[in-house]
Amino acid sequence: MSAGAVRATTDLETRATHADHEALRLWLRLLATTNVLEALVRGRLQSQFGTTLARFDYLAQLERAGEGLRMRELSERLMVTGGNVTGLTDALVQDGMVTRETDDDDRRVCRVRLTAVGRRSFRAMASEHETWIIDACSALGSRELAQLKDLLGRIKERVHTITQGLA
Amino acid sequence: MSAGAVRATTDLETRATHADHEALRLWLRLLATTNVLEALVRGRLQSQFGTTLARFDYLAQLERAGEGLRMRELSERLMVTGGNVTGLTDALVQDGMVTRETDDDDRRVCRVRLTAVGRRSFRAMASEHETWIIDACSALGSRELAQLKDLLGRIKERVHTITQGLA
DNA sequence: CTCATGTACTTGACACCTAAACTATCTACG
DNA sequence: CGTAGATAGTTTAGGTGTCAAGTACATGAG
Repeated sequence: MSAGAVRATTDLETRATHADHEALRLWLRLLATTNVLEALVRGRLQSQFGTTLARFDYLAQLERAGEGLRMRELSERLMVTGGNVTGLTDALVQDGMVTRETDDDDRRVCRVRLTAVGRRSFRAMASEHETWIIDACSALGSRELAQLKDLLGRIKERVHTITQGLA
Repeated sequence: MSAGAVRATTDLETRATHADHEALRLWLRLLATTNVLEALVRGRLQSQFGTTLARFDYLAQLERAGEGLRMRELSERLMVTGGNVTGLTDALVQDGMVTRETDDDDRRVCRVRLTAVGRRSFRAMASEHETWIIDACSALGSRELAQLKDLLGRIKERVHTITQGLA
């Protein structure tokens, strides 16, 4: 197999000693893989669009939602805390990417919407972004992609179960 | 299969629309999986040991290295910048987990070592930590674990190639 | 020897993220 | 109505991470 490719760099994963168990090694590889891909995406978002992954993800949720979202919904979908969403929203409003308007029915609620500029620039970024991901995944065939997704899904479900205290 | 488990939560991944391509979906799942497992580990490190993942990882490298490491080596192995290592080192010295001593041969160099206390507490944490990971991975058999590791490895290598500008 | 260049680490400014405390508002029950 | 308790969002303090500039030391060419 091609798994033995020569690599000069020393990263978290390659520091594992022979004594480490397979599960631990898998976890290190999962982390390393996510980290390198995330670094690639972050770097390109920064260099090509002058933005950050957090803001890109925020805009992605908003664009999918169509008709704007409450702060609460954003924080759930982004899986981050409310305080974080407040800060990101401040920055994006400042940049003219989104608007923040108070709901008339429930004055506690803030509804955030993409501006025309925000939608346009998000779409430009998203299109590029997708090509980066497709490129990274080109190492696998479509069948393997599905397999990988399934395996990851089972770990994710397991962690979810653990977190819920159900096991 | 059991993949269809009912889930009430709405996270990044489940927001993908049918129009999204498979690669993108895979990336969202990879992120989501890493994030939930990382959150589990972080939470338990905090609640059971009052420490953080960054410090745990730092101590892990130091423990593997045996005879202490230079700051430079630590930053390479942890895959973070030097400034970050300076800060973590300050904190861990403060906590009495490590010592920082200047190298006599090259006075620019700092060698960091685990204290006896640091080694002992790291080992206690590491042992618990491994059980968490094994538990999370118990959703897969040993054959699947190897398969997952291989698939991830191929993506990681691909990203590495891209990053090097070789493709 | 001396100075240019490179390396090791630190510092400072900023982005991201969390947890917990706080403000404002809504809702439901007496 | 009036108030207790829940909910939406903001604020604050602190850990984590980046990059870029700065300091201190090493090394090698002249």
